[in-house]
Amino acid sequence: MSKKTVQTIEDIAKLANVSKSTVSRALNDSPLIKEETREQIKAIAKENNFCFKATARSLSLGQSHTIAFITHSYSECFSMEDLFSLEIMGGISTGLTALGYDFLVVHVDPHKTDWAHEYLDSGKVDGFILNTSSRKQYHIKALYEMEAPFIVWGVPEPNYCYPSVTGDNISGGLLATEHLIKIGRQKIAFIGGADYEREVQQRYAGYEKALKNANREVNPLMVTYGDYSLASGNTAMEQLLQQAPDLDAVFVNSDLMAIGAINVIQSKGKRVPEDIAVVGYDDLSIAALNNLPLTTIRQNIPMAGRLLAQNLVQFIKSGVITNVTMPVELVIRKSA
Amino acid sequence: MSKKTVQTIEDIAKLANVSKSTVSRALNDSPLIKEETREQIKAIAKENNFCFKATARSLSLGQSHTIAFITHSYSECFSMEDLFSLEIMGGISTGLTALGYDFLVVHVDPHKTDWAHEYLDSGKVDGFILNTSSRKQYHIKALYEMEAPFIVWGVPEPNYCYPSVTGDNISGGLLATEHLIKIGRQKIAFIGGADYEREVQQRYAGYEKALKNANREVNPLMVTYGDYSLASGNTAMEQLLQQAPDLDAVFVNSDLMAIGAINVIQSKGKRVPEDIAVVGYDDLSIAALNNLPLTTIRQNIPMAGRLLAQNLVQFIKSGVITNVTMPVELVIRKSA
DNA sequence: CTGAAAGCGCTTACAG
DNA sequence: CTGAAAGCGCTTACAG
Repeated sequence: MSKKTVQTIEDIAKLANVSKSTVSRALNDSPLIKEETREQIKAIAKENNFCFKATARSLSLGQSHTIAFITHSYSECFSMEDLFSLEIMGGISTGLTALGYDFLVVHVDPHKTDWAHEYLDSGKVDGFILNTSSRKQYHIKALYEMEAPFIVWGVPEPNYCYPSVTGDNISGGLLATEHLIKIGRQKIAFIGGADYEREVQQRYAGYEKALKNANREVNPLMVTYGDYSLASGNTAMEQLLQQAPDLDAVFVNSDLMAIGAINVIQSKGKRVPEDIAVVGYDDLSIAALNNLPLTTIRQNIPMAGRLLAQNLVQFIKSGVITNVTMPVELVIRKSA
Repeated sequence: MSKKTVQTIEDIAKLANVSKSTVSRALNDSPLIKEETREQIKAIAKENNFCFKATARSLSLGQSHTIAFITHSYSECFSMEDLFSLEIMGGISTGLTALGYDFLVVHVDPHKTDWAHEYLDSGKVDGFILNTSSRKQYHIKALYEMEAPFIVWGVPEPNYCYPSVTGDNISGGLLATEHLIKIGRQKIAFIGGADYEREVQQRYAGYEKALKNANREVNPLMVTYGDYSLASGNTAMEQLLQQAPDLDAVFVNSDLMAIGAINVIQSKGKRVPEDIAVVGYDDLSIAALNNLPLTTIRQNIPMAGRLLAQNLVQFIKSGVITNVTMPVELVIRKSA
């Protein structure tokens, strides 16, 4: 804390020759205060670089104006596997700042939920943003039961009602697969995220639909699942190559898995896209920067972040529950 | 906030038939309280899932127990270019959590410093962690003048005294260059971060020393600078290839620039490492996962993050200023 | 060892 | 339109 002499509302009350009630009201733009006095008080505050004590304000108002972003890293530490989280954090931070909220990042043990009580009951935060996580359903249920304000990135669970933001996964699956069909591929495989995730089921539905539309059938040997990580892309691709050595395309549910898949394909002496075309998902920054730039389904991640911020704050303030589905788009680069 | 009936210290005071002073002391492990009463009170607190209101506590104690991580993204949003920030955030978060501090991420306009007053005077945070940034010197000076508690990742400015954590950049430059010499390279180029950065000057000093030790001279045409970003690695490598077409190795000051450099080299039809060997810096997660796994200088980023957290908190609590230089190590993979 | 009371710096219902 | 006062939930010097 700097050694300024005017630190509190009371200090500036003295300077302005009014009560601190009046200062509080003026600085908070209360319509009760006469325009003139308000301007005068604001001028004094500005001149002295005055700044409310957030902590006193929070105590009095019963809200912290801060939101927690709940995350647990894939490995022990943050790494490239968390690039999606990083990118969405950028959007969330932007959105929150614009609304006057602060952005707390909370690393949790995914198998617990006591962090929710801790952060909410202590008044440290007003709500939570749930990101992609293998334990998302578990977290959602816990937060829902305790009536904690939260919003989630992902398709909402049926029979629950809470705010959410998600991409249009069906269209994503459709666009990716249609593109592969359009460029003449005959044997199109699918590498999903975890098969119990609704997002993944929807992308699969899009994949299936595109094939149906082209009068084709899904070959179960060409369908496999990972967990979005690069390593799981390796594994899945190896499995696929074993089960269906003649495949000539694969639609992969994340850019990271796509990069893993490409590495495996190339290590087997096959070429991308000539022998096997690969379409990723997300359009993380790495997709364009990759050695072989990825054709992928773009999710507008910065906007997703901003919407998560805005809609959670709206929910906290007004109780309005918003579920948004964002459009996705096909970005054609080199891998397909 | 859940609808529990016991929310405050006063609630549990009633249950325990003591005053709230006693409850406060017991829960804070004051030696004043009799063991027996303390245990009893703690039991009741636990049973009722009690949790201090952080906001009241902060107001009373005059400290927030939260630290701000100051960041500004390279582009408008977070992207792969911020991978270093992401990885160090993991360590910081871990360190802070262990100390009972919260982790606020603050995106700032790098050309301003008013965020410092805002966050400090409002009591939102107790201190700042300054990450790599093109405006770091400017930020440091501003924080230093206002006597704000902060710690920085990087070599401390001369004539200032504040806590810091940095890697051993001289050894880094030395190890990288010695390795390139050892594998028989004759014309070893250098791609630095910004040339006004002390880190970069030290890495250059290591580079120069290794060459001197081998009885070689630095060729100024083989030295160029970027800003750590992938794109700047492209540019720098192109320049180098123009100025010194016969170079057979390059020591690059970041993994991201190294990846850019490799892309350029390969696009010119040359091979890595056969024609040109490339050593990166940092050992970000992408170094190992890259299509062509990077030989690089590892900085222990998770530990750096933890030390930043610990030493800043120590400084806040006790005024002790710690400057640590962390060892680096050469990691040999495929690119050199 | 324990309690009553003042204080941290705001907000806001209640008077005027 | 403005002020005095109570209250938000803690901590801690002061008494006992």
